[in-house]
Formats: sequence, C-alpha cells, structure tokens
Amino acid sequence: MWRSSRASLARRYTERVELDRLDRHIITALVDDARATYAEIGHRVGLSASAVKRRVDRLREVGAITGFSARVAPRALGWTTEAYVELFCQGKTKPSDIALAVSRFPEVVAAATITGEADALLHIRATDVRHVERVIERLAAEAFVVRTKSSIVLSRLIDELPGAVPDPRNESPAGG
Amino acid sequence: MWRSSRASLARRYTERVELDRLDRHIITALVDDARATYAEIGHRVGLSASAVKRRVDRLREVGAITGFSARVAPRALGWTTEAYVELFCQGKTKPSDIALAVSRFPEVVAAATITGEADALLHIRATDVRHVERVIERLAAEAFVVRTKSSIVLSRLIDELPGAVPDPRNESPAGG
DNA sequence: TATGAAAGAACCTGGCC
DNA sequence: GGCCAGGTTCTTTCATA
Repeated sequence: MWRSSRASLARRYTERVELDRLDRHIITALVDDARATYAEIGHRVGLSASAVKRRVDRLREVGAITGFSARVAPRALGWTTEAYVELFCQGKTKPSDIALAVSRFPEVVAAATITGEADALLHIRATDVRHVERVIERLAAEAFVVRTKSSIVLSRLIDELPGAVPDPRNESPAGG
Repeated sequence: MWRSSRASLARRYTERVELDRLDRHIITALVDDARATYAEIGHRVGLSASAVKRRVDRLREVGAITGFSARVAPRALGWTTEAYVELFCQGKTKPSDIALAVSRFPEVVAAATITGEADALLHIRATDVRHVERVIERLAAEAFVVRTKSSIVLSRLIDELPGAVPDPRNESPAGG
C-alpha cells in the first residue's frame, strides 16, 4: 500500500524481502515480546503506534513474520530430556518419506536432511531417557531406516529461539 | 496469590508444574497464535475471557509460559543456509567455556553438550555456504576446540517450533 | 479456589492529512 | 509517517458456587 507494488503476493514466504533498520528493529522487539503494544514498540524504535502497526502488517504480508507463538518451558511441562538422532536410510528414500514418517512422532520437534554420512538429523524431546529409548526403537522400526545414531543432550547451552535472526550484515563474533 | 502458597517463587522456572487439560489447551492456543484475544482462546477452550487471562497470568508466573515471540522466516531475512556442527574439545573444557565462546556468534542459534564422540552440537544459521565456512573456521580457531565435524542442512523437514510441546501422556506415534 | 459478568482504562484500527 | 476517533480488548472488581 505504501511501498513499491512489487512487494506483492508473489513475493510471499519464499523470496528475500528488503528490510530497513526500522523493520529489523521492530522484528527484534516482537521476538522479544510478541504481546508488546504498538505504542511500546513505537517508543523503542522511534515511531508512532500506527506506523508500527502498518509495518508489522506488511512484515506479516511479505512473510518476514510468520506468526506469533508462546514460548514454553519444556521442563515445566514434563519434557526433561532431549536428544539428537541421526538417521541412516536406504538408498532410494526420499526426503518426503522421512518427513511423513517422523511427523507422526510428537517427540520429533525438528528434522532435516543433511550432508555427511547420515541422511537426516532429528531433534527429539522426551520425558526421560527411557522415553528417548522407546522413540529411537520406533524410529529404527521404520521401513526405510537402516540404522540410527543418537546423542543425548547433557546440558543446553543456547536455546533455539525461533526469531533470533540478526542482521546478516553483522558477522560473528559480534565484536569484530 | 490465589493458589497454594507452595506455588511460590521457589517453584518458578525449574520444577515441574501441575497443569490440567484446560491449561494445556490454553498453551496450545497461545503457541498457535500468541496474539489471539482472551475471548478467542476462551471460546476455543470453553472458558470466559477473564478466566483465560487469570490462567495465562498464572502459567507465566509458574514458568510454564516463558514469554511470547514473533515467528520469523529466516530465509526472508537473508539466512538461507543452516548447518549442524559437532565440536570436539580438549579434555578439560567446561560446558560454560563452550557456552561463553559460542554465544558470541550470532550464527549459533542453538547449542548443547551431548553424549557420544563429540562434546557439543551447534545449530548455525548463515547467509550462504561461504558464510557457514567462515563461521566454522572461527569456531575451529577457539582455543579449546580440537576439531569440528559439520553437516549442511539440505532440506528442513520439521521446523523447531518453540512451543510444540504436547502432553507427555500421549506417546508416539499419535495413532497408537 | 475458581468462575462469569460488568465497567473503566488501554489499545487497536482505519481514515485522513 | 503522524494524528485522531470509534470499536475492540484488557484488566480489575464483584458476586457466586
């Protein structure tokens, strides 16, 4: 509406979007607290509440912001144990086969096909080590799975925060 | 205030909390859409808006809900590539050493010490494969790092959704 | 201890400049 | 992008089971 009309439906979700400093600042504020009021965000980034709302609406429209989620503490809900499981699959296994199979497991909270010896890496959450064991057994029982290799998480150092996406122009380490 | 005084500061964030079906239902609704109105959530779970608010306030107080975040599309922000990097460290390396070092990398979006051959597993996001390479170089240059082993993500099958925490009583697969 | 109803305050939203 | 007005939502209080 108030920007180049090239930022249209066709660009949603897939293509890269041009964001200015203000957009990134607003995203940071919303990752911090998705229930902050527009006025609060505006105060933080130096904009009026309605200007913030217009930008947020646009950021959602172009797919930069995909939604808003409550952050939960898995431990508080009884999920005290996590593990990473590598899947070694039969030669003709398609990524969609793996996706279909593992998506039936509520314990699998993330999954990706990867380069290297293994074909896929799964992140699983469970109530205890016994539960991890049962999940691995069931994964290993899938037709296309040849073998698995798993690592239990000893201590979580950095939490996967879905929005911790800094400006690509700032490379690591932050200090230089 | 309005519950057993045992549900006090001491219980926050660490201990397990007792949650009933309604609590879990509310959490699910908020993970789905953290900006839903209390009335909407109430309609979904069968409560009035004010009852929902009271329970949400309590869920935050006991640490079951730790906050609210915008979900962002890393690709839309220019982070098109991700990788998992295993860290093999010197014998005397402490988890806190690793945490301190990797937390200086904005590209490291998750990290944990693990069982198995490697000492730690990092999840990193980068703008392209060259960027991944540079980050690995810098990680390998850390004093305590003996060697690294990395896997580039080919395709993401299941997204790490911070609140996708089902009821531990429902084991996988969902169907039985 | 937990609930629904109600009312004033705060916030969202869209039109206008 | 800011300002403003009307509609919605939040938040607290109160009565009830």
